[in-house]
Amino acid sequence: MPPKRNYGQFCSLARALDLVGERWTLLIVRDLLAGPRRYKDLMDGLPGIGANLLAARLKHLEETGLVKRSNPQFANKAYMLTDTGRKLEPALVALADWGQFLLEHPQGKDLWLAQWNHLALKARFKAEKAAGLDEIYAFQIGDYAYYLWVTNGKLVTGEGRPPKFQCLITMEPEPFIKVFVDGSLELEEAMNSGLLELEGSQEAFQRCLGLFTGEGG
Amino acid sequence: MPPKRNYGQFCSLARALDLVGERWTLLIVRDLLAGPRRYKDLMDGLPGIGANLLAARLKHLEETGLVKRSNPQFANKAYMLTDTGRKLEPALVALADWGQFLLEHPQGKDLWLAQWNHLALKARFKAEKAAGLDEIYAFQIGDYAYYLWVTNGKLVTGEGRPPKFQCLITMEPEPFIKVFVDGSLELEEAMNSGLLELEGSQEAFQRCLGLFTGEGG
DNA sequence: CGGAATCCTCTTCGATACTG
DNA sequence: CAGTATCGAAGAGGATTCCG
Repeated sequence: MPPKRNYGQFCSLARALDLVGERWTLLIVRDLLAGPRRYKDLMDGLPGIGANLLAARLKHLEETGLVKRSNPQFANKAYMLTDTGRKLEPALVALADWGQFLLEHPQGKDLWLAQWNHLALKARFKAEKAAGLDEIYAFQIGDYAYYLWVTNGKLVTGEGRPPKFQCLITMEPEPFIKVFVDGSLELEEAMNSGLLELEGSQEAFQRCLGLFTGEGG
Repeated sequence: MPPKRNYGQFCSLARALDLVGERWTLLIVRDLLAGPRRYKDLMDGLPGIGANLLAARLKHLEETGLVKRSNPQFANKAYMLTDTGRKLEPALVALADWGQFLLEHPQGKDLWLAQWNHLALKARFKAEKAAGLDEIYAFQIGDYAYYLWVTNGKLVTGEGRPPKFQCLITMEPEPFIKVFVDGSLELEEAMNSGLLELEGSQEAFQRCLGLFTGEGG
């Protein structure tokens, strides 16, 4: 094994990039921030990575203590972040926040996964609008379920269906993208045509929308 | 010119990394956050980059609107960040903050430049301790002068000697590293032995130190 | 079938040499 | 000083194969 390439600078940014600055690495962390993932799950969300590279990255992340394998007692073995790895979230949110202006409207043929909303929504979350709120908003986008829990002016997100919620939004990915991502479909229209199914409190849904810049999600 | 490699994902983090995720790019941005820099300055602060790569990165950053060349009317032509580029600062600070645990004490033979303090100090700044303060702390580390301006609970940094200041710390890089970076020399001892020269208010200097985690800088 | 190791080709990097 | 040119070395990407 060749001596890993590094910047040789006594600077915490350079050190951080020595660890997670290689191609794909931060995207792997992004996907693991949404929850534990198996090798195959990661492959599916990272088209083009190549099996060897993903394996190498995971091994490196494991060796450096950012990723661990879930306890075999649980269902399928999977990769998940350690506490150290999870602490990267603010940095990823900051980068995602910066990168929002690069999301041009015509989506082209890029991949889009509902699980990326965890990061995208944290980047767009307006904490000052959440004061005093304590609500849970559930989403079902295609077969991917997640929820937003707003409490203490903070946004916590999770996967799956929460035990209780103020409202539940059910949509297929295509209309979701059109309404909340590229804005090519009006929210009103989606609701009228049944592409957006809302269960629970209409007012909670409106409050949810208000927590993010333009629209919500 | 081959079509630039990109992740092909509709995700603002992936888009951000398409732009600034390549090797060296964020370190170039870091150095430009401290102030305008000429080609040579950047080369000196990025040992190992190779002239062609630096040229390629700068060209790319210029094309994508993160970097511009300073107006020729000023002294030497230099590279500097655009507004878009400067907005990367919070993301770099967040990454640098995360990376602090990687700064082991024995510094080895890594490069260290005083200008990296701009980022390092922003990463370590404790905003809650700055409430009500409005002070300027000047530093002269070797031949590099910079200052910290704490106002409105925020930390603003700049290069050069500020027109006024509450205190001025003068040190050579080696003792500075020992005292403030790797902790191998006690602050008291440095002051007593004249390695740290303090001009102005001793109390202001103590307040300055209090604004950062362990020690100050 | 999920999780990799292997092979091979292509691109990028890094170091040095060279030019305006 | 500010880059361009060149070339060997390292890394990335894709397919295939192996292992459990």
